[in-house]
Amino acid sequence: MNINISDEHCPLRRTLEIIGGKWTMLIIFQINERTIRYGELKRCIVGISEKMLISQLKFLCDKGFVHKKSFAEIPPKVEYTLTDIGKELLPVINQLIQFGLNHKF
Amino acid sequence: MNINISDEHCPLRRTLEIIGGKWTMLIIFQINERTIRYGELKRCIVGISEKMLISQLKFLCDKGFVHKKSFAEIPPKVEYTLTDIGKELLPVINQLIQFGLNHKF
DNA sequence: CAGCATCCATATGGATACTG
DNA sequence: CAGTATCCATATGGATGCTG
Repeated sequence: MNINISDEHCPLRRTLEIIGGKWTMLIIFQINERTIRYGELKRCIVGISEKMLISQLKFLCDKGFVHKKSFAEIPPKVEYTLTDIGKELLPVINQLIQFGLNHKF
Repeated sequence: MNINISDEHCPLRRTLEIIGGKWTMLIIFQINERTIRYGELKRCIVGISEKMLISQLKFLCDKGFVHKKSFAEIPPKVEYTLTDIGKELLPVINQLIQFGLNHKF
């Protein structure tokens, strides 16, 4: 593979910008194939602050990896799902997990 | 795959700590299968500062992904190579590149 | 040549209180 | 319930100068 690392917009750097974040991959992996509400998501990802969860979700929505559906109800209800592109990240994440399982670093 | 995201030391979080950095994967990919000197490495990875390159190399050596060989010469000469574990990251990186190539996000 | 030390700007991210 | 807003601590990272 002949990739020019110098280029700030090379595919590797662009992908790393997505997966590099501390939380994005955890969020994607947690949503996975299901539909999940904001509150449950927050409970699942122990350690994340509200600010981070919201901002990362917004980031992922903007990038087209996550789809957000709001219901006009009181109390509010918001559901998150992965888009088709988002789902394509799942095998990548699984490879990362596999690597982590194989090595004690 | 049944991974507990809550655990700070789950395989996914651990792997993300490695690849999450802005530079680590670029360095690994740049070293690749060859032996490369510090200076050339620095020239290859446009945009990285000396401080970052040194600290990230140290990090990767500590983690066992990179091997460093210093020569007792004047002027100094230091060669970096990937360890076997480090080389196992190459397919992961290639998948990241592939993902970047496939999607315009 | 390789790499350390220092200073400093900015980014990241946590805690808390508040709102529709 | 699902966010926003604000304040603040720390981490990240760049520039520069120096050294064996």
